[in-house]
Amino acid sequence: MTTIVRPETIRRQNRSTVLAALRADGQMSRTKISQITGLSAATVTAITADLISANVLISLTDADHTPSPRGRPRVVLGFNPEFACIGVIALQLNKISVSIRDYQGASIAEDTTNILTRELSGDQLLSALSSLFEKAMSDVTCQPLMHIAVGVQGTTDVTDKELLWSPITREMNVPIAEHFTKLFGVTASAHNDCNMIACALRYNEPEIYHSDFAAILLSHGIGMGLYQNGHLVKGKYSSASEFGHMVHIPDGALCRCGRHGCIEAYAGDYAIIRRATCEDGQSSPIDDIRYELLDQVLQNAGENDADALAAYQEAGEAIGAGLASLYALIDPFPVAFIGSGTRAHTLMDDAINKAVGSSQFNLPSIDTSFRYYLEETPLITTGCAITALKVIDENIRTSLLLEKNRSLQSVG
Amino acid sequence: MTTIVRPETIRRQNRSTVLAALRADGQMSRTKISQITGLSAATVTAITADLISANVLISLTDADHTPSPRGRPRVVLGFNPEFACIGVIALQLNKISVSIRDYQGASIAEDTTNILTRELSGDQLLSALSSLFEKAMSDVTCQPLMHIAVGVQGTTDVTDKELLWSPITREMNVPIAEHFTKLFGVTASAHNDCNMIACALRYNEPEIYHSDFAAILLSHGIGMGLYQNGHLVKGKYSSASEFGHMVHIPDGALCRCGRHGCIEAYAGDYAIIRRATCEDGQSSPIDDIRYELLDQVLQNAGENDADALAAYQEAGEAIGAGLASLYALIDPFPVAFIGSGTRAHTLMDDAINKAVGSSQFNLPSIDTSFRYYLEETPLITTGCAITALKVIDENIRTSLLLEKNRSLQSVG
DNA sequence: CTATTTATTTTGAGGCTCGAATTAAAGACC
DNA sequence: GGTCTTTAATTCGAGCCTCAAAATAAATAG
Repeated sequence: MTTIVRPETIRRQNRSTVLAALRADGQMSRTKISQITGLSAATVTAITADLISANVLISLTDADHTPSPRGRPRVVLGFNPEFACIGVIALQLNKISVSIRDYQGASIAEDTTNILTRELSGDQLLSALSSLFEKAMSDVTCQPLMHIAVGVQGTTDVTDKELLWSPITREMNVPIAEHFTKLFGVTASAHNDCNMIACALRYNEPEIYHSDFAAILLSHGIGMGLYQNGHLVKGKYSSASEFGHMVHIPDGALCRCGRHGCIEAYAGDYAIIRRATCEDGQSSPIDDIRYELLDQVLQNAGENDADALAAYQEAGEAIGAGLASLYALIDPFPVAFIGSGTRAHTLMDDAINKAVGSSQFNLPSIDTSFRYYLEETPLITTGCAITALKVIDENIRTSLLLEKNRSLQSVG
Repeated sequence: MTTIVRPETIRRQNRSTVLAALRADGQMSRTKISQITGLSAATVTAITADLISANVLISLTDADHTPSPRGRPRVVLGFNPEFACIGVIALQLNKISVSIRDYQGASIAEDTTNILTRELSGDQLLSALSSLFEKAMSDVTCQPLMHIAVGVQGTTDVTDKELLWSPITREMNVPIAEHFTKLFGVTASAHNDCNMIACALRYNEPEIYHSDFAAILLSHGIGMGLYQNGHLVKGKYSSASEFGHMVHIPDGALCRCGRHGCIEAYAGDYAIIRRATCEDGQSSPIDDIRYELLDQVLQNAGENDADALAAYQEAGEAIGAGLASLYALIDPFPVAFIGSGTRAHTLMDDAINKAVGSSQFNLPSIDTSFRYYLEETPLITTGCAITALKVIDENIRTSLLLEKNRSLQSVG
């Protein structure tokens, strides 16, 4: 059954529309908000007045002056940077990055540390996260902290609270959100890193990545963030969209997850090293990142070493076959490849393209382009920031009504 | 940007909620509608009054009398069977089934014919469809025809208008909806048969098949209808969710689609026959259904014939690997297998279960049960009927406002 | 025949958006 | 400098919609 609609639901929904429009562009005049959302000028005035009196939005005086040579100058509205700040944490294998941002999304404080994450217990890992975070927060005084978003390699639960499984730790079911909520008294959330990358790409380049696309992370493991129909694909129970664990070769090479024949068991860094060094596909995957080995494989491939080339070819075939299956399921879409694995993309492109093959139909103008992004960490951080800001925007949507009533009471 | 909401949008939305609630149960008192939807009694009165004056709903006097021993008896409302009728067509290989239903969904007229569909041109196929349909319609006089829904093996476009590709005809891009709209002056739609099966299962057994499940058709080809998050999964361009054409064995057996290694090339009827008769996996798939051959294979398997058993085992492995990949993408879900292929399910179950393997996580209470349904045609027909009725319900949602204004004008 | 019970309908208050009219705040022009 | 023009934003009244509370309807119980 669909949710029913009440008169006050209208305002909530339209407030949300206004905030989303602003979040996409950063700042806008009331008139432009009206044009973009389709709401009447009168309604935009009412909604923005609410938001301004709640300190969410402010008039930006330092706006551009060129556009309209005559008439009353437009007043550009934007998010009040002092309304809130958010915490953003990227948790990767042996590396933790923290960033504090204001409500406009600008960075206030940052810090990064290297630590052997797989050596830590779940509690130790959480402590490491929160102490680095606390250190960064010590620089911040003026804005109240409102949300903490953690992007992490691995699978989180569908409610974005818990790390169910991750290659960066031996521990399962690490209660990330609960830990931060207890410690700092604000809501927190844990997200799959690739989902955050996809979110960031959509924010940075909406003209390319909008309703249907995938972000595939090529690093020690293989991850994917998938947008379908304008929405991030999550599972019923977990963050899911585990592209790397789709079956490539039944009973094939041993995967880090313990099963056999996963795409990752051919395309992950460890798999490429394993294949290039002629190890048996059934030998145990190495847990730690061995950049020097991978660099060696890449260099060998450049010198036409047969095993190194075969390793990349087989990796490409695995990725290509996985994409072909996905294309069968939900039609072709553009793909962004992210991470250190993209350094070798020219060695895999042919195999990927061959495996993807041609679609059954001659549909017009399907974008199946591939693009490459070397650095994943800034994308994870941006994605977490956008996600955290939207959590706050969402809270404003539902709660502002109460604030308004309260102020009315105090006035009346 | 999300769509904005206006006051009249509320009524539309809530009207839709009421119609959906009624469509699920068939009939209900106003009080029960209020309970189920959460709308107040006053609002339900207003909305149902609109719908009754528009002849969409009627009071059903013949309702059950037991429930409330005292008090004013409830008035049960239901769809007015004479408000409209719909056309439903199931188009399968060499078989066309037509059914006319009233607005309650009850069958008024039916007909079925066998015809060699692959021998027909696109135009001939359309003529065959519409002449059988016209014959069935000749029995109907009292209700106006409002929509025709066609369920068809193959891929349709995402707007449900056109048959892009189908195993039942050599023609591509057959404009089914356009043909019927021209001929009968009503809207029409074309849907993938497995999507209709999934829709029917969801209608018939909502307690099992609700937000996340799949219907997999095992017949000459392998198709799937997939619900995720309560919505039917479609592609960006096509009806998609082509489970049968996910890659099972890269460069493997030849598929009907011309590519190699698809799941269907191992699990479709033709593939099972091919394997059981020891033909090369690269030999051309047979186009027509050969029941006698398939019966023979099934019988041989029962007598422990090694090739027949291997054929079913490999089919099970293909289906299982596909499911494992899907489970990696969107978490495990219950599956309904439909069609003649289910006769052999005991021969495939072990292989399917082994290939699916165990999930990475110990998530509580995930329903991954398999259920079997031999007959697909009644499910396709039911699904089309529900779909067509919902098209009408949707039209009512958006258009009733106009009617009301008109009557107000004539009154005032 | 009256009291009780349950189902609907009616009524009035309050929220929301919108179009039209109004006010605000510039530059253009003489 | 004082109007005219232009564009932005606000105010106001009309029209929808939902809801809670009160009123009405239609049975059974006693």
